[in-house]
Amino acid sequence: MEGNCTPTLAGFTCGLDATLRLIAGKWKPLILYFLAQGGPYRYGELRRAVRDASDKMLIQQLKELEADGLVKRTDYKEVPPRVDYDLTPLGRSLAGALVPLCSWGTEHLEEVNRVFAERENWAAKCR
Amino acid sequence: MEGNCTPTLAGFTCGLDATLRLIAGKWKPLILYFLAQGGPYRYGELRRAVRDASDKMLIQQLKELEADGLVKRTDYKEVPPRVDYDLTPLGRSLAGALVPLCSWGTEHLEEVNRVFAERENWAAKCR
DNA sequence: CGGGGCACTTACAAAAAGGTGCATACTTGT
DNA sequence: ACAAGTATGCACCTTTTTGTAAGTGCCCCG
Repeated sequence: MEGNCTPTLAGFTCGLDATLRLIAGKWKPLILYFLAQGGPYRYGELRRAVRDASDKMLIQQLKELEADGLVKRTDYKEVPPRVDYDLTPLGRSLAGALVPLCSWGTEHLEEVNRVFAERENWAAKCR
Repeated sequence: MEGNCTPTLAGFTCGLDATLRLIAGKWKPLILYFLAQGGPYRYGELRRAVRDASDKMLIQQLKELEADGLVKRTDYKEVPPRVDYDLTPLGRSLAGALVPLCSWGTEHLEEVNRVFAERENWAAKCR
């Protein structure tokens, strides 16, 4: 029996599938991971940290993470708006599962760079 | 300077970013993970395992994984075509980093199911 | 008063991802 | 002889995702 991990995987083929669907979204893992390594952050801080994301994207993903119970948003209802974001316990545990991926990336940075260099020149050849 | 993990992260904000760009693609992590838990698999077997993917998608992702050096394809050049796929050492190590995500998913299946149930009814309300 | 920052929001593109269906060339099973 | 299976390739189209640019209301600063 190949693909099955536990009972009652509603619609998922396995736990990995479930997790992936939850964090699908270009910036979500990055947001979770960033939040994991320092208490709550204000919107602007996140904005500057995940620097390639636009406001629209960042907000959208934050909203989804919040709706999914991974992130907690606190609005201080102050006059110049002040809001911050932090992980919920669930989000924190997920972020923990992300750590190996981060380590893998830093450990294999050279290989990864080579891969991307090749993608580039493959793309270049097509023109 | 907030987001940095090591030196020389070419274009990435951190190792996680690098890893994510490598495995971006709806089926890639699943393919890697599946290959990781049993020797090489023939195309047809993968096809049946990752059951929601179409031929087109599966092939596309396999090619990318191969080009990126994560998967090794062996074509036996036989008459009814016979081909199989296996992980390279690099791919195998990446698959290892995926394990915690899978475990997280199975351990928090209930929460995840609840999340998806809510997404459903949110979607329903919009109509 | 003008400019800038805050935390968003909205309308509108553009791009990426995914799906469908048909075709190949050959073999084995019925 | 005909259907089915094998591992893809290709064209076309729809859906989903991501990005861009501008705008909002309010305040503080010089």
